[in-house]
Amino acid sequence: MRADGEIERTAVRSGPCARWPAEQGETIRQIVDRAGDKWTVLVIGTLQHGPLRYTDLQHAVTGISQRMLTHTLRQLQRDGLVTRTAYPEVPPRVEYALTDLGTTLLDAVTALVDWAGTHHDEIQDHRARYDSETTAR
Amino acid sequence: MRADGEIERTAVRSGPCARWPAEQGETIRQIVDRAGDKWTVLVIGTLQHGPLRYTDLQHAVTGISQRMLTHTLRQLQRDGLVTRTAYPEVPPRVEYALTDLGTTLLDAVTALVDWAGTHHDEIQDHRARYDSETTAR
DNA sequence: CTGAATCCTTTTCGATACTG
DNA sequence: CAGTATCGAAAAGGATTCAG
Repeated sequence: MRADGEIERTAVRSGPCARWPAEQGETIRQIVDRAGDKWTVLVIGTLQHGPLRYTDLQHAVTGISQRMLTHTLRQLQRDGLVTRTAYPEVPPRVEYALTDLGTTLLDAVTALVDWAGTHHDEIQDHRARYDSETTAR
Repeated sequence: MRADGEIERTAVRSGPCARWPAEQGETIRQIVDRAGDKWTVLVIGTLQHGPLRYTDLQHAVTGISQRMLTHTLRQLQRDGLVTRTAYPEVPPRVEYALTDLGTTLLDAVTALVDWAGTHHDEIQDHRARYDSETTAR
């Protein structure tokens, strides 16, 4: 391989992985990151059953803070994954719903969750063995 | 943090998404988080072409630090997604390779990356519109 | 070469308080 | 009801140094 005493320090910021996502690299990474985000997954997972209003979402997604719910919804809205509909009523009412695009993302994410569920035991087993090998002895 | 000693545990049973993470919840979330992790995705993506040694990985995954490469590899190894093979040679040589389990995860993640690639333009469009609507002020 | 350990900066996120 | 604004704790992550 490299026997020529020359070290390529280039390391240009051509993107973390030149041979994989390649093309639109940066944006792809952002999207994948978002798809793997805890709150994103839980929010769109909750919305799959139909539109919900802000407070209902907050109650359904146990443990989420107002700050994170708002932030997550803004991101999803910006990417066109959910819609925000405000009704000009006396007690304010705002409903969030998955878009078609959001639904397709949900499918992909669900596949990942299913994978996790399928191999849950196997992974737990590996972890237990790894931990016992490194901790004990 | 809370002095009242009551910390919300993932008691999802009462929410509308009872059919989702629910059961093994905690572990599932960890696994999905890992699958969405930037470095995890890049590392297993790089390993799909075959085993690589530490330094080669570091060069292939442009921008990763030693600290993160080591950390990521340990996690993957612990979960049984990659194997670590050390050869007792004078210049130490260590090779990392995807396991069968790791390959199946790669498939799921690749699906996600493909989704991102497919809808890249659409998302960019949504973002641009959203940003212009909020910037206009 | 393959890491482990340390330091230190950046980012993330929960808690809290306030508004239309 | 549906948020926004701010603060501090905590985690993530990069750079650097040392070791087997």
